[in-house]
Amino acid sequence: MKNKTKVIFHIDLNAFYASCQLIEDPYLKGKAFIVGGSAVTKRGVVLTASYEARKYGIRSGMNVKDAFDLYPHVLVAPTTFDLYKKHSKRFFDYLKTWTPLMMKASIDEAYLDMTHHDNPVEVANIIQKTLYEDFQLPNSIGIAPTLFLAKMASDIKKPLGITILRKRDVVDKLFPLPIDDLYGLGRKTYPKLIEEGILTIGDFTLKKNHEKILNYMSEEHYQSFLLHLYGNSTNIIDNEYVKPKSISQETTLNYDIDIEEMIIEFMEPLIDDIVEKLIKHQLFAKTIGYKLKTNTFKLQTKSYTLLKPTQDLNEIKEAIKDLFIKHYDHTPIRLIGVYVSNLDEDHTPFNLFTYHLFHQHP
DNA sequence: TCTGGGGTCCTAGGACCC
DNA sequence: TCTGGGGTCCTAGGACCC
Repeated sequence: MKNKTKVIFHIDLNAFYASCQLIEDPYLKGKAFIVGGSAVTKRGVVLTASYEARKYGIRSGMNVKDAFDLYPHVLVAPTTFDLYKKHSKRFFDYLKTWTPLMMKASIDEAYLDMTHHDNPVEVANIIQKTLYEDFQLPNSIGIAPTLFLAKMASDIKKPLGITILRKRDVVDKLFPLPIDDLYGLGRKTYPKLIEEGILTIGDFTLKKNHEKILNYMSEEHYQSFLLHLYGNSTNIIDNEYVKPKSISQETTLNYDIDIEEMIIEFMEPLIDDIVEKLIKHQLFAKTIGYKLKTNTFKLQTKSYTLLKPTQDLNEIKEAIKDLFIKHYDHTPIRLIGVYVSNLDEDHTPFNLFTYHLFHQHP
């Protein structure tokens, strides 16, 4: 029996933070503005740029100062994460009215399994129009047989595009794209491939380039890219709630510090937030750790695995403090982060006592 | 180009067990 | 007593994503 080809949507909200700020403040309509950083100090990075700002070459990830150099009149909207979370929730709630087979990919992206709808293209049009007109959230939609291809498809026409990508379209529609458009290939690897003359996704698949590519990634990694590209990757969407695998909080300081007690003080509220989230998700952490970014941008991570998972604030604070005091060498620090991983729903320790409770012999 | 915050996944080496 | 292979867990770090 042949498996029915799946119909997967990838829905991406365009310039999402900017869209949210526009809803709050209609004055920004039609203006070149950015979200992120500060207009006063011109420090920090651009999180999102409005489409008008993009016309001047302003892009997310750019320094705020560079954005001002490109267009001195650019406006700076505040960063209000609670607002983005609110609109994100409305977005996901709306998508769930179409199918329970919805998966969050990030704050502003989702995958939907629409295999069982009679006319997916018509549905895509309705979803796009509703999100744009009723929710004021411009978006682009990719429709394909797998998650990977749907993701690649939604990127082809932005904003407000709908792109259908069948397996048989891959060579025509994906192969001519520049190599850095390949999802999963980042800023460390693609410049090396370009140096080798591998300029497009099509070049990446050529047999004659295989050996060269293996200098920059493993054979398994390469094969998994090919599997994805030819539409042969798996595509399972079970439900919308995905348990986090790790929780972290970090903060960049206003100035570098090298005083042990001060660093510990900065860690405290971060740990408070993490424990709050653990409780919200009903999770218990087995591994705890911290991350430091030094004044020279070097990262240091230390972690410790507890004997049994915990949700207890004081236990986590003590463990992180001990770990930190044991390792810290008084290098000046610009960023402090704390994280928990190895998360577990069940905190019952496995020991001989519980073992005997459940395995009693006559 | 003076550079945020939240995640996921992968790898490599060492400890430890059978 | 020495050797070794396979499996799992832990730690540190790195690539990548939005």
